[in-house]
Amino acid sequence: MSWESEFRVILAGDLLAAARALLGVHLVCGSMRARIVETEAYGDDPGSHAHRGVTPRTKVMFDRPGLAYVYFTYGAHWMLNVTAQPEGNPGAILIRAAEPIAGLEEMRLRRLKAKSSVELLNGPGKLAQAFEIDGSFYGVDLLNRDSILRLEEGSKVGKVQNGNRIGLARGKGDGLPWRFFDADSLKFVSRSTDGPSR
DNA sequence: AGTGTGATTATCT
DNA sequence: GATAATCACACTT
Repeated sequence: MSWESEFRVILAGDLLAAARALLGVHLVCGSMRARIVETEAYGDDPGSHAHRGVTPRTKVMFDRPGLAYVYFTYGAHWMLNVTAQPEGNPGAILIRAAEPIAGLEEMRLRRLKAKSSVELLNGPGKLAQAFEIDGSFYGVDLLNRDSILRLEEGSKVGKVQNGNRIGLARGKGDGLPWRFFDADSLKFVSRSTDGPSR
């Protein structure tokens, strides 16, 4: 059984376990490769786009696990999520930050504001910009080796920390500790009000 | 090192 | 018409 098939089973299982399992996994596109170090889980809770049911934007959240859920927000930023939960149940894991491994030159082409390699991918909007991810990636199967953007087996994560999800309005899903990050890669994790002090 | 704010548009009410 | 799973920059301490 391939790693891809096994990972899709993990994504179909417990939502928070899926968010933890994505830590350490590699995100690959062309010559670019990065190791995921921060994720957030969204299911059917008040902070999730799926909370109000199926819409044209959220329909992929109800599709099978392992697909790309990409959306645009704040009039400026694209966000990359990996769908989770079995088909029919809503779920997505937001990829918030990653450690660049290869193709840093290509990432820098679009991340001109990054003053160091740390700033290439340490935030969901930055990561999408570096990988040139936009709406055209909506629904791409990230567990298909022929896809332009895909997930590949990565390295184990030693210690996983968690905290509250970031950027949600009060009473709209804040307070749920559904954010996970690699405690040994804090320097590549996005800045936050809730996260590690630096 | 911390706080505050403008940018800018797809999506839904 | 309001809101947003953010970022970058200005300004204060």
